[in-house]
Formats: sequence, C-alpha cells, structure tokens
Amino acid sequence: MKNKKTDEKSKTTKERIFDVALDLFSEKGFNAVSVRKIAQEVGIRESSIYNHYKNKEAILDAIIDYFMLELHGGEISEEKGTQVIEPDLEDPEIYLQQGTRMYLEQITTPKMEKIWRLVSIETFHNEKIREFFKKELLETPLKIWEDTFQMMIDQKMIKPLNPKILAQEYFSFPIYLFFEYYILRYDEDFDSFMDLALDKMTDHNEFFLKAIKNEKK
Amino acid sequence: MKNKKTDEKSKTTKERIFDVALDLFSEKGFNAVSVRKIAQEVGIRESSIYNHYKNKEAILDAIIDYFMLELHGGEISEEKGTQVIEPDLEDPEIYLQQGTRMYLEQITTPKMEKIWRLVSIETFHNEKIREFFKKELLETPLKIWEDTFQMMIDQKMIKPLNPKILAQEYFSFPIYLFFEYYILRYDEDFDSFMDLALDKMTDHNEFFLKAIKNEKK
DNA sequence: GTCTATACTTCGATAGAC
DNA sequence: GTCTATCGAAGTATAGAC
Repeated sequence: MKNKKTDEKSKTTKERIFDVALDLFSEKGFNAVSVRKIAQEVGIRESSIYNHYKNKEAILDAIIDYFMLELHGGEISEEKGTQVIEPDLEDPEIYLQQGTRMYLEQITTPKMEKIWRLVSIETFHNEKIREFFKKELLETPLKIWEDTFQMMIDQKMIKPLNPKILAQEYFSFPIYLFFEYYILRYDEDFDSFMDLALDKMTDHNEFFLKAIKNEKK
Repeated sequence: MKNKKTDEKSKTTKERIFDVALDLFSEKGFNAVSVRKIAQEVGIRESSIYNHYKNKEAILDAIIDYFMLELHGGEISEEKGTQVIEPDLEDPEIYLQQGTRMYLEQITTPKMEKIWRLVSIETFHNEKIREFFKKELLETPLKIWEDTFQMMIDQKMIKPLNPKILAQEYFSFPIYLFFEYYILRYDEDFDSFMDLALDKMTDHNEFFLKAIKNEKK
C-alpha cells in the first residue's frame, strides 16, 4: 500500500530535492535561495544536486511543470463543471456561484498553496516596490473612487448602492487592464497598449454606467 | 535660464547616478544591476558611488521617494479633478470619463513610464513565473468565462451582450481579489483571506447578475 | 570627490576520488 | 550517487592616497 509520493522514507533524492526547493522557494523566492541551502536542507552536498538536476533553474522548471500538470490534470475545469449543472436551469446565478467556487477551490487547495505563495513572493519580492504598488495603484485610487461614488449618490446621480462595493467593482477593471497590458505583456509596444486600454475602458464604462445609473422616468 | 534638472552639463554626480540607476533598474530590475555597472555607466569608480549614496538600496529609496512625490505633487488627484466639473451635471458618465482619463494620464506620462517599468520588471522579473501567471490566472480563466457567457446568451439566460466583454467585466474582480489578498497582503493569514474573498465575491456576483440578467416580464 | 586597491562574501558549477 | 576540494565570477563595501 506504499506510495512513492507519500512515503517519506522511500522518497528518492530527486524528490527530496524537489520538495525542499519548493519549500524554500515559496518561503524566500527563487533568487534568495542558494543551491547550497537546498543541499544543506536535503542533507547532501551541493555537488550532488547536479546529479539530479542540470542546474538551479531546472529545479524551478520541474516545479512549474508539476503544478501546470496539477492544475489541468485535476480536471476542475469550467467545461466539466457546467456539465454537472442541469441544462434547463434558467437562473445564471448558479453558474457564477459554481464558477466562483471552482476558481477559489483551485487556487486554495493545500496542494496549490505553495505554488501560489511562490508566485506571490517572486512577484512582489521587493518590499519597497510592493508597498509602492499597493499604495499608489490600489489603496489610493480605491479611496478616491469610493469618495466619488459617495458624492454621486448624495447628488442622486446614481443608485444608492454601497460606495465601497462600487469602487471595487469599478476599479478592479483598470487593475486588470494594468496587469494584462502593462505587466504581463510589457514586451509589447506602448502605443498599441494605450489604444486597446482606452477601448476596453470605454466598454467598461458603458457596462458599468448601465448598471448604476438612475433611471430617468 | 538654466535648470539643474534639465541641463545635462550641470547635473551633479548624484543626479547622474540617480538617472543612470533608474534607467538600469527599469531595464533589468534592481537585483540584476550591480553597483559596478552603475558606476561604469556614470563614468566613475564604484567606490565613488558611496560618496553620494549610503548603499545600493539607498538609490532605490531615492527613486521611489521621487516618484511618490511626483505622483502626489502632480496634483492630478480625483478630488481636484472633479471640482472642475460643473456641479449641477446630472450625468455620471462625465465622472467616469474624467477619472479614466486622469488615471491613464497618471500612469502613462513619459515621466512616469520608467517607474512603472521598474515596478513591472521587479514584479514579473522571472520569465517562467510570469508565463505561468499569465496563462493560469489570466488567459485560461478568461477563455472559460467567455465560453460560459456565450452559452448563457445562447440559452437566453442573460442579455445578449458581448461575451468577451462580459468575461473581462466579471473576471477582473477575482483578479483584483487575488492581488489584494493573496499577493499584496501575503503576510496576513490564509483563513481570513478566504472569508473576506468569499464575501466580496458574493457582493460582486450580486452586482454583476443584476447587470446582465434577463428581465422576467 | 574621485581614485587605486583590496577585503570579504556568496554564488553556481565542475573535477575527480571513493 | 555522494563526497572533498576548488574554481571563477560577481557582488557590496571600505581604507586611504591624491
């Protein structure tokens, strides 16, 4: 009944290197972890690492490959999920709930937690940059929009909804845009980013306005 | 009529170090740039750097301080902006347009471009992590949601809007949540993140549903 | 304020004995 | 497959002459 993956004793050295590296990377980030440290934690010399992985980068590759497979092999895909739902249901709410649940399940299983942590740390590994980002791109604009929506409500320009929720609803979109175009695709050129971003923001404004505007009777 | 900041010839060494460091950091990222390289580019020895800045970190501090000031000193704040608008305007559209314009202006001035690039590179400096992030957290879910909304439209469950736009509108919120709780606040504990995320997602689903659901006449 | 010179550290990676 | 031993490269930072 023994399983290679679960039985600590029967783990190969390669697997132990993998596990230790994942732990350390997800705690300190890739660059902050040395091959020496990994070897020390595993209980071997650093030169022995190179009998199992070509270099440090190859360990990261293996980790990412593993989780890629895990994400897709897990089969918690939306297509599968929606098939479970009765096709004659008319209420779209069930789809959103189902989708939300699956998304959260996917990113929050204990198995996945370390890779997200690794992603997170690799992403905002510099404390100062992170603080800058948090304040200038998230907190300050959100507060400004909250105040703005509060004022709009006071002046009866829009429906009397929760201004904090409105701010999040509205501003999550520019955040998404920022990531999509300016970070995840920062190799592309600047002008086409601006054009597309403006188009998308126009669509967003239109959609959002319809949802919050006071009806003119 | 000469200005310290704009006249290349009269720049102090400290300013030249600042400029060169900003260029290099925004091209390669903080860790990938050595003090040697900065000194070389400025045209002095690395030891001379330490006459102007306590250490490498202090250069980054100066850069971030400068842009923090620039962002707030620039006075492109929403409060100021909205005051320009006629107060008796009833259409909220003008506010969104104004806000959007200012947000985009703020993040896209030539002056700001380097710092955003620096933030970007520091943020997704690891190519493999970036690709993982892009695919698993952005592209794949967006495609799934687009298909889902298309299906909902086909089945007349929701209004016949553009499913791509719907997917973006809907999914930008989870992305925002992911950043707010799992990355920008990854020091906080996991359970409270889940609770808050679920609450916020519930609010989001409610808001979003109201906007897209077919009216039952 | 800039230079030379250098201390000191840490890192990734390799050669070769066992 | 693991070890000892070591290399070469790159990094931050300092001391002291000019």
